[in-house]
Amino acid sequence: MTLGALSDRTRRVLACLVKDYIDSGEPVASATLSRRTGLAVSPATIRNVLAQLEDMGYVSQPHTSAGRVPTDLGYRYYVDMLLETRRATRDASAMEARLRSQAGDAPLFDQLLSSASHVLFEVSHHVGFAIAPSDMHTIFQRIEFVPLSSSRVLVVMVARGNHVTQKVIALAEAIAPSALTQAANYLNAEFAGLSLDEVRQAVLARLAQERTLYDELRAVALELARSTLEGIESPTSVFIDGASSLADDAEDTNAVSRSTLRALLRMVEEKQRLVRLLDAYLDGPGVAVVIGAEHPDPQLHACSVVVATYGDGARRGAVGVIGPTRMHYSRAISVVDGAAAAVARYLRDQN
Amino acid sequence: MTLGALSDRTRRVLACLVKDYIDSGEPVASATLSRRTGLAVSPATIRNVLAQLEDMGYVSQPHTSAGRVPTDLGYRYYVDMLLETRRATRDASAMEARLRSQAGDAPLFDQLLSSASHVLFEVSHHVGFAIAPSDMHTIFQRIEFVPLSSSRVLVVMVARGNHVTQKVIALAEAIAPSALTQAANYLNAEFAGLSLDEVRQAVLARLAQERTLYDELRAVALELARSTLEGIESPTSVFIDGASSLADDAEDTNAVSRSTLRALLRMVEEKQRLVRLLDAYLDGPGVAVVIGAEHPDPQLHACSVVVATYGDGARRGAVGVIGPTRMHYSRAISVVDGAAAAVARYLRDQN
DNA sequence: TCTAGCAGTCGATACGAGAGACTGCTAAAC
DNA sequence: GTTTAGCAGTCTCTCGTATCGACTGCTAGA
Repeated sequence: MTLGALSDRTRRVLACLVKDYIDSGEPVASATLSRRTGLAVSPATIRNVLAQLEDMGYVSQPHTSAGRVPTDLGYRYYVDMLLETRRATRDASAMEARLRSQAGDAPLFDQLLSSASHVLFEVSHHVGFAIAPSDMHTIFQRIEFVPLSSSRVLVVMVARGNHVTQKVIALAEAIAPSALTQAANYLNAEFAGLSLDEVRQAVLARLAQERTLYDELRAVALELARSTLEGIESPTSVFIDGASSLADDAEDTNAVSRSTLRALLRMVEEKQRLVRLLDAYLDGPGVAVVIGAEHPDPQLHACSVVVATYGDGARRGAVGVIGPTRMHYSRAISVVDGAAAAVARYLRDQN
Repeated sequence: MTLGALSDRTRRVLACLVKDYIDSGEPVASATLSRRTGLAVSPATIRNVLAQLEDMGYVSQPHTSAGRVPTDLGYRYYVDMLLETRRATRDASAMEARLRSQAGDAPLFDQLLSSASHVLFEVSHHVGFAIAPSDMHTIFQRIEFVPLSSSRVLVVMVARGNHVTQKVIALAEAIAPSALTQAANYLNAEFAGLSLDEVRQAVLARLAQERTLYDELRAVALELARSTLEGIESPTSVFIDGASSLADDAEDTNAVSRSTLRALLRMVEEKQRLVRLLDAYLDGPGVAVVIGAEHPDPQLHACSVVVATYGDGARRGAVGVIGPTRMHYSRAISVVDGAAAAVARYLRDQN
């Protein structure tokens, strides 16, 4: 859809209508628009324009004698206009400052994301979220084995971005603490800098290749590494904050219905579901907005998602907000964009 | 209040009324009770009993021509009856089995608590929570330093119960990786088994005492330990699951109001607030139930908390559920009790 | 002490009238 | 051709009234 399909006046009316509706939540009357657009035309003229917009599916009437309300398509046109004008004016510095004051000076990456979700919530008054790049793409940095008993070991694995994964593994036979330390040293020296997938493959290859390992130390170390990597099911870190705002949105019955509320709360609980949902949306860089019925899931037809990716290619994560379709899009887009830029900068500074 | 203040018949009527109301959510009529109590008395007689119960404040009428609804005091009496009879019949094995299948064979303590909150939610259909003993009382087990750059170090500290705390600290001057390893070894050998508070005090004492440390290694190690313990603000692990059930409860408008819903969602976000709330309730062992207006916070007057502690004295945590005052108390008490027993057993097995 | 019967109370539902808010349409003006 | 004023039409919202149904409280009798 090209943005030029509408006359300048028509676009102005639509934009004003959407803005007004977002502010008030009430259907907007032609008289109101006549006053607020700045166009020196009478309500009757506005009514003609609105009739056109309704024919094209951008607005609708709740009932015959009511004002107009934007449809999802109307929001879409409005948001596309916003995204077009926004490109020139992006400014991430305010968001970055806010994030810094929230997260502190030297945050772990996960702490940064947690702060990001919180700040997004605070500024947008909608549910904020931040998702780390999936672990499988992160880089193995270091492993430590902490003996718990003769048969159990706590594994602490640190990946780039200081992402720490913990796990307890059971041992077939007792291993001396010193042997554990040596095993860790061996693995750290050997595999640091590789992706977890690469480490997994390398470990399996060596175990298969050298069937009878002459070096006891290496055998133990590789076996421990195998056990560690075995059960890891890519638990992507997801941070969500501001679920209570959904109750605010629901205040107004026509904003978020009960069933939508429940669906969203479920998603906040099962965070991985959010990850799967977003995977479908994240094709390109920059801010993406998914509005109402554009969601594949019918339960989400009452809400919109504003999301932006950070990071490059394989190591890509996302931040964003979720709110009712009647959302303050320009503010949401601005803060999400800023947050993504801030997180991206953090990652660049790390490397 | 003694349980004997009411006649046997009166108690039976009250109990039946509460049960029926919990099931149906509708005010209970005298005719219904006449049928269901099993007492061979007419509705008119029941009405006389109900009039007494109303005088005593155990039940109330929404309006003149409606059935009776239990008051908070009525729930209280009912719950006290339940707790009395329950003592004999507790059986934690079902809960324990369920928890085991959810958490897996060798869970970290935090994973166990997370599973506990989830299982509590699944079984009770209310918000489930599990709170670890406050970190300050846990036992220092092991520390590791992972160099990130010349000026920053990732600290991984493991406490008893395999609770892992991570933190990044900035270095005044560069420290060689080998020195970091030696520092960790020294600290592990010296302080393992002490409480974090004790470690903190010991570290400070030694730093103060030996102003000019002749041993460079020890100086570095103690300084690192000080930095590590400095910023730790007792971030008690709290796990909450099932916030979406609040939307179910709210389905029924008289169960949980919007403002209560919001208050509870806020509490789910700011988990520490829940900890503070519960601190006031946890005086003794066993299951405690706090009903409606018994809460100090007026925003919680529409809901009840069922909570049980686990662990001994200083190392005490809690598990429980939060739901509307119209909650299935007998089931809730049973599962909370079972979960607490299961967690307590896990801790015993660890030591 | 319990029970049957009956009058009384209140919520829920349905219906209708009136006010208010906008629109669509038509005919005139620019 | 485009814009505008005027007006009739439509629909929601609110309020008052009437009716129905569900229970209760009370009283008199078993």
